[in-house]
Amino acid sequence: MQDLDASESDDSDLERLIGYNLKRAYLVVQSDFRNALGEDGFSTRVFAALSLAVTFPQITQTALAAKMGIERSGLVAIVDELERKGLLTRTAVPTDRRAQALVPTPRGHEAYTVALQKVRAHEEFLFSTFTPDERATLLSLLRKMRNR
Amino acid sequence: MQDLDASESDDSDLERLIGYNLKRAYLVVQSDFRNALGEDGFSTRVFAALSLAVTFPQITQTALAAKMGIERSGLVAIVDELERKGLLTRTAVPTDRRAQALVPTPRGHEAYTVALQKVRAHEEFLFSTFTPDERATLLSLLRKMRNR
DNA sequence: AATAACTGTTTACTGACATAACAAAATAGA
DNA sequence: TCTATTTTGTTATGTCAGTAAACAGTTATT
Repeated sequence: MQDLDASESDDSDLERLIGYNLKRAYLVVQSDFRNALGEDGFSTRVFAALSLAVTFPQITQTALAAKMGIERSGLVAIVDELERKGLLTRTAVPTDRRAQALVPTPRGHEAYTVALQKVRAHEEFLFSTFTPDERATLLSLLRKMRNR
Repeated sequence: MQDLDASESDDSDLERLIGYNLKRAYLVVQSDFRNALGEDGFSTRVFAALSLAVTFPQITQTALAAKMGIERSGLVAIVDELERKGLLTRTAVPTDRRAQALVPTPRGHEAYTVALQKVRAHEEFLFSTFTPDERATLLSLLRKMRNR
């Protein structure tokens, strides 16, 4: 029961477009990510936010949104979820009463460590047929794309 | 006014994950695609459907959905749009009265040709800093990912 | 002092899907 | 053949990830 796709090696215009293949590849990763993190796990964007909050403690919401490449308004629900789960807190910034600094709680650090292991295992699984060289090449080409 | 991203070369956990970079790269492509096809242009999925309908004339909706990797129900709106624009027709299949064969109209062929040129120009622009080798490598690595 | 800009937030919207249920039609099994 | 199962296209409903516009409170500019 292979060949779910029926598109294995069809050589259409579409299959020759990088953009289309990128989208399809992204959907594979996205789906496996959810699968790997399980029922009560993080979505990719919540994981990303937690990761950056841990890496850049006291980061402000505006700065975090910029790093993630989303609008500030979109970040609100993400931070709400992390705060509701007790993984970080919005804390006042002494020098700017408008801003909220995001500070991971101890539980947030723990949860992040666990999640990161799962994510790494998921990528390890997903790229198990890739050589280290292939992985590095893919990573650098994707990075290159991101700089417009 | 560069450095919109503020994440140029920050070496966080996140930036080392292929999945995250894939997502960000995908968003860049998606955004430029819309931009390139203009106001009244196709979305990526409608373009994909038209492309496959042109490449595989008389393809059935179920087969097309399978090729695109989406559910049949999701294809309905896409085909509706293409039919409304007069670019293809749902035509009866003599051998199976349940099925609808998708047949591009002459206008559909023209519109596809035009759109394909735009899409190719968009990819050419997007990957203008990539060598032919890099493009081929990226394409084949993405293809490899798609096979689980 | 007045104006402009910025922060986090809410609300409303969009796009791109999935799931479940359905009628009509086709196929398989007894 | 008759029945049961499967398949096709469709609708209705929901979800998820995001944007855009407007807002109050705060800070910066001039």
